[in-house]
Amino acid sequence: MTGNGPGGNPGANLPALRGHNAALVLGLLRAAGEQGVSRLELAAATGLTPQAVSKITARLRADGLAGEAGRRASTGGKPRTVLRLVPGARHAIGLHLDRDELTAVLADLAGEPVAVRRAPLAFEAGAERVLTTVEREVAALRERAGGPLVLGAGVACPGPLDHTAGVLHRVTGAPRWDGFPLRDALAERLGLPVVLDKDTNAAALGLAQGIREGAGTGEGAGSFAYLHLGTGLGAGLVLGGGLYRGARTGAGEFGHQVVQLDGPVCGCGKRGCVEALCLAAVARGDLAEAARVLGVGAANLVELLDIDRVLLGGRTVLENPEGFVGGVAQVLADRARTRTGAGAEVPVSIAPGGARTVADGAAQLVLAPLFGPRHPGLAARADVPQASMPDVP
Amino acid sequence: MTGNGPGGNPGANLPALRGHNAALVLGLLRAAGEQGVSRLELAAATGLTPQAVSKITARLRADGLAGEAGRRASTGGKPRTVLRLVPGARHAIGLHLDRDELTAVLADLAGEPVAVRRAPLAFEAGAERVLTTVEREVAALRERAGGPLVLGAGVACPGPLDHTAGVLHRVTGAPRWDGFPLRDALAERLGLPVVLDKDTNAAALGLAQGIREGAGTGEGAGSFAYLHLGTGLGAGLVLGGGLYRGARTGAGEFGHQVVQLDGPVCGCGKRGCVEALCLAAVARGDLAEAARVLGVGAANLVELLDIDRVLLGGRTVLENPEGFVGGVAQVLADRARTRTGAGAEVPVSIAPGGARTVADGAAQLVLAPLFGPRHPGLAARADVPQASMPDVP
DNA sequence: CCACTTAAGCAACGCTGTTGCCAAAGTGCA
DNA sequence: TGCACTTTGGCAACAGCGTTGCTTAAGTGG
Repeated sequence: MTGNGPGGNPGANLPALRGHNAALVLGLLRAAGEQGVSRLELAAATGLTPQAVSKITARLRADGLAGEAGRRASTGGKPRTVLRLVPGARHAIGLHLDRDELTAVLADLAGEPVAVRRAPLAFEAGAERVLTTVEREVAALRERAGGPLVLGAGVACPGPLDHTAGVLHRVTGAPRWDGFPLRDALAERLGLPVVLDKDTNAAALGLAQGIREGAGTGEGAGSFAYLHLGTGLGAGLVLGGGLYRGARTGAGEFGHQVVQLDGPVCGCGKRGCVEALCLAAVARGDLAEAARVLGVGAANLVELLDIDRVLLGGRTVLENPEGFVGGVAQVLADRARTRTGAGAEVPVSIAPGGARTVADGAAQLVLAPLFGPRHPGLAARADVPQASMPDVP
Repeated sequence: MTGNGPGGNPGANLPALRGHNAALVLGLLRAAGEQGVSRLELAAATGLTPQAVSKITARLRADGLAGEAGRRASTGGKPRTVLRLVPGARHAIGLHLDRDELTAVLADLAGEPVAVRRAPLAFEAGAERVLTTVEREVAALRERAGGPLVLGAGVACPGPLDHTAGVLHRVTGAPRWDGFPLRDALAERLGLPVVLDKDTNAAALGLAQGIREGAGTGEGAGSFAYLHLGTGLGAGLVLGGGLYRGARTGAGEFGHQVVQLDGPVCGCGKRGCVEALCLAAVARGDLAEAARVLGVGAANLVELLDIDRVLLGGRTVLENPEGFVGGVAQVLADRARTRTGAGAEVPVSIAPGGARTVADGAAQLVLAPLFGPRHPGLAARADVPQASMPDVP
């Protein structure tokens, strides 16, 4: 807690203003990538004065976070100076604690992994051994990478867990972790700020950054769902450009959506869950049916949340990527034809990054707050219905 | 568009800062209701200095939006002065354009309707007659209520439509409205700013305010779903305290969630939609089954989005409220038992407000931006993981 | 070579919340 | 009744934000 009321929305002062704009500019610099942006383009994108952008970028350059990199072609006057993010200025650690393996990455500001380590892990063996392994791998990572300024470590685990409190709940197959304050324990061991989240959420966060890059700066990056089909079925939701966790980090529990009333019993006790139907189809080798079931679940989600695209991942999917992408896309296309809206196709694809998707995303748990606008409220919303409200006359 | 980049997130300057804090304080004043809040309590809730709160409230008082109202009991020193919102300082108009009826309310800042009018409406008859009727009713409302400062009009219609552009799409049964720029047309006729949204969204927004009141200031009001079962089935989603619309105002399309693979054909062309199953059960008099189907859909939603509560409304529900509330609650309770999380019960209740829910909510389309942190998309923060990032060291 | 155009920075400014201090308005004990 | 103490809330000075007005830098084109 920062000190203000119980979860209350904080008021903003000058430092908050400064931080907001700095993060905004930093985010645009990141989105620009290798290509860079000029000051005037930043001014146009933020709505700030060129002079304000000059001041902000001067501070970022002084901190080593940004640098000048060549100039554009002249359009009749002084050519624009191109600014670029300096990716190596800071780093973050991403940790993926899976059931049998630990993946640890050291990522730069651009999210690119500069060092990766893998180690076997007995997750169900309990805290002490896991913490020791993590500590050793992180130390190796920091040493091998020289000694770059590390901002913190993001940790991705199988759910359920509480992101806000940093506490694990009863992970399936690893009951003894229930209630363990993993975030604080790790923060003490590593001497770094730590952020804990579900593996699917971390993956979605990492993918959000990639997609934002791909699609340009456009429109706050929109919304997508990352569906992960491995030994279970889960989802990570990015809504309106931001990861949606829900109040108790419970959002994205996609596996036990019921898509068949009174269907076969699922391990969770209910009937007709997507996960049960999907995995059963996989088990009997009927991948087409598995993809169709997954597609129906995805279509429900797309329609309910007005989502822009669907990304698939997880071991089971990766064993037959074309089959799943095709099957899910088929269902979505069928439903898009009948939709009342513009009927825009919702693209389906395999989540890039392969086996490292989650670890890369875990690093983003630390990096993401540096970029996008902290203070969601400070920025006048993107809608502004009509000529904006007349300033409380 | 405000002038900055294409949908880009705007930078913040001093006026934005001022507006943010003013809205924040105004929101807390509204939440306090009749009871009022002291300056120091506002300072604690916002994290601002008492002196800053004094300045902000002084401005609000000068604008007539807030006023002093008595004092608290002393705790050994000077007693605190209680501040209250002045509800009558401004007003907003809420319009519910239903298929056969127009409901128009004039609401004060607290959202309380101070005047209500109803008129028959032939929605499918097309724009000209509808606009004329609306203009007449609004004029009557403004005249009868004296001449209070009216901020604008919120308009709630059956979907689908585009909230951002203010344009209707192909409303079922009223094809000739497709593409009509209702917001701008009404804005010109009425000489007021106009905001357009789906009826379910307006209802959810209005209910969000009521719930926020009920639950105290707690936690940004959390999340809930409003399920509307009338001639169709739709939903309004409030996530993280803010109404979630999706990029194309398509969020909340709940009726055509598939809950029975290869179930009976629905009017939309798909099979096994909740709406079809639910309405079919209603038609054959099996209300228990209708409630159960609705409950399964609600449970999917609760689990996927980590929602705090479910509110039911709409004509069909209101004909048998206890039956639906009980049936839905039953399904949710069954599933809560098997849930891995804390298993907190998700309460189910009838949405208060009865037939005026949507019109009241429509007024909130105008009022909501004045209060509390505007929610751009979702930007779900409220986390700030650990000691907050060390300020980009 | 010079007029013109465009980019970027310096200086002064208005306005924000903050800090330091003091007046106002109570309680409680002598 | 009087005085010490506590708490609230405003006044004044201040640091720092983006903005405005203007100047300097760095190109193009005739």
